[in-house]
Amino acid sequence: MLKDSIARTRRFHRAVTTEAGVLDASFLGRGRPLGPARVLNAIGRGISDVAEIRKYLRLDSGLMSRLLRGLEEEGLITVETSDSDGRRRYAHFTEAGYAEFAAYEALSDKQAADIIARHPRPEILLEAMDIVSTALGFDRTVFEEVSPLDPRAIACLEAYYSELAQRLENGFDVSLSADPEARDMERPRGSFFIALSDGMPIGCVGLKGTDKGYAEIKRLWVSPSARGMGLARTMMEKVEQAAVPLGINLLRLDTNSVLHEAVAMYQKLGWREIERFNEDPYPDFFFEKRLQAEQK
Amino acid sequence: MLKDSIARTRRFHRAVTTEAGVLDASFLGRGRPLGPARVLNAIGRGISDVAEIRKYLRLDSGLMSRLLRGLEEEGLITVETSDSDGRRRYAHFTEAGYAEFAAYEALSDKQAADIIARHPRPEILLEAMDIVSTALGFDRTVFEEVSPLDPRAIACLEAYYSELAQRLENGFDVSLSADPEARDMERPRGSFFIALSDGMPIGCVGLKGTDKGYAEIKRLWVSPSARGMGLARTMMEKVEQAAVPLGINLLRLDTNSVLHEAVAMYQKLGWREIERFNEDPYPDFFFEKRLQAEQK
DNA sequence: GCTTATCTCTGACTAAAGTCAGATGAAACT
DNA sequence: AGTTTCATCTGACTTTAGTCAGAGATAAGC
Repeated sequence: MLKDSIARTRRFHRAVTTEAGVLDASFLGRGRPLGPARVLNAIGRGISDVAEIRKYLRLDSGLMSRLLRGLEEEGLITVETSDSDGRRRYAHFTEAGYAEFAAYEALSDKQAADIIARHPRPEILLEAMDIVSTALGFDRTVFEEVSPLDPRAIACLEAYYSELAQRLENGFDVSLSADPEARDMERPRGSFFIALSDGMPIGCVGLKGTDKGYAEIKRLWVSPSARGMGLARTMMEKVEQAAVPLGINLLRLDTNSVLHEAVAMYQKLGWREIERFNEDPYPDFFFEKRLQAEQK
Repeated sequence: MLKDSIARTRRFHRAVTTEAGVLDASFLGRGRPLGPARVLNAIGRGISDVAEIRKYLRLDSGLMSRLLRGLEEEGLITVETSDSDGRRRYAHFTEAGYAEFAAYEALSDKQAADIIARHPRPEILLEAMDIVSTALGFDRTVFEEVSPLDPRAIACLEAYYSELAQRLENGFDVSLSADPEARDMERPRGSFFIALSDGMPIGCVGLKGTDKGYAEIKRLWVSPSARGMGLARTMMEKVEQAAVPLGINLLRLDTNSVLHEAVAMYQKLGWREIERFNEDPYPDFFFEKRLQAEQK
């Protein structure tokens, strides 16, 4: 079993590094050496602080300096000294720089599109790639507190709704459920978190403030590609921690018994089953948890 | 949708190329530059013809020559001229070379094991990596005619049996079914094919000769990670083509209606439903196909 | 105000990778 | 036999990547 998993992983590595030849093509496809192409890419990704670029690309300061000079001479970037700190410098695209970066982006996009186009059933492949990306970058998962109206939050919520619609016996229609007002899930009344893996939203959870002496956990969702990695647990901890400074010391949530994994997790995390506390048609399982000031 | 699939694919690329830094570590982990390490690896993978190595690694002849000299001086390889063609040369490991290659292998294995170990549910990740590897290397899928007793054939057959056991209502027990004798699926009576993707068996199919005026297609199986790519169809064509030179012009097969995809495919490929022609307890659906000498 | 730390830049390197034009010897073709 | 083609090898390059020491300017700490 272990032997087999090593062979499979190494086969995967061979597959993606063979394919990485194609990836290199997108970096080298414009007749520029790898070094300057990488710097251009870093700037295009929004990193303009030279020290940051250097750290991101792990480049020596001397090499970095020369690469910047080269790009400047090509007329692709301008480098200027920071106002607040005369030692630091910032790189920005010129018009030509933007165009050049866009050309690299187009190459990368084309290459990605080609891979997808070759596959007779792209959805299978995309799902698998998501699982791999999320797994490989899992320690780099970032949590961000955002408004529930943030487009990335909305993407999560839509996935959540459509999944509920599939799993609940009677389907799911948001308008019939008590859709929390956005402002109930924003400071100071509540809070809303998304989990991002390399920029892609892979999970969300909301803390909905009420005037009834408790707050509710709502909209806990983890992308299928990220399941089984304990993300839901982390998000629950995150949101419980966020509740304390808001002066909340009692949490409630409702769920449906169809969602076994969720029910099992709540119990494991110290939630206590209680009586129905709302008239929402979808949930049939209700939980409560008292928060100590000293949360871990 | 298309837009999204590009973003997801590019995220995947970033994830694996970040991870490829780790991969490089296995190539560079023994204090040898990338060039010679790659050559050593190519030889270890069984490529000894110098021209082949050169093609595989896309190296200039001059550079190649120097890399070989370097490895020779290190005492890791010997290079000798071919007996049959005095221009060609072949590289082989010395004792020390084998040991050095094994050390690289150990590094790669360790790295693969680390990736798996980090994941809380490796089977999910492995399955996803298989799908990606198979998809990326699909045009390099190789078909090989082997004995059904070949270990790779047996691996396929075992997967096939365990899947039948899961999908058939009454389970599946090979001993109750008419398990074809190996020699019925070997030349000259029949034939057996496996599909290999980068060395990993991802599908099989058998042609079982009988003395009843027809041959049977048996054991058609495609790995879950390779489904949806039309591999079953290719394998059917393969085995039908193989039947003609064996003097077979009538093919039969049995299957179970639970396996909808298979049934649909047989119909699409011109198979005609017929009456039950055996007493096997598992199948409930029977097909026949007449072969023309002029198969496409 | 002095010292120390930080950031960038320059010059002088080295190592590695890759290119190119023959030279050499062997096979294949006519 | 003579010509062409082929695979490898050698020498003489260039380009790219990376390293290191120190200079110059600025910021932060005491």
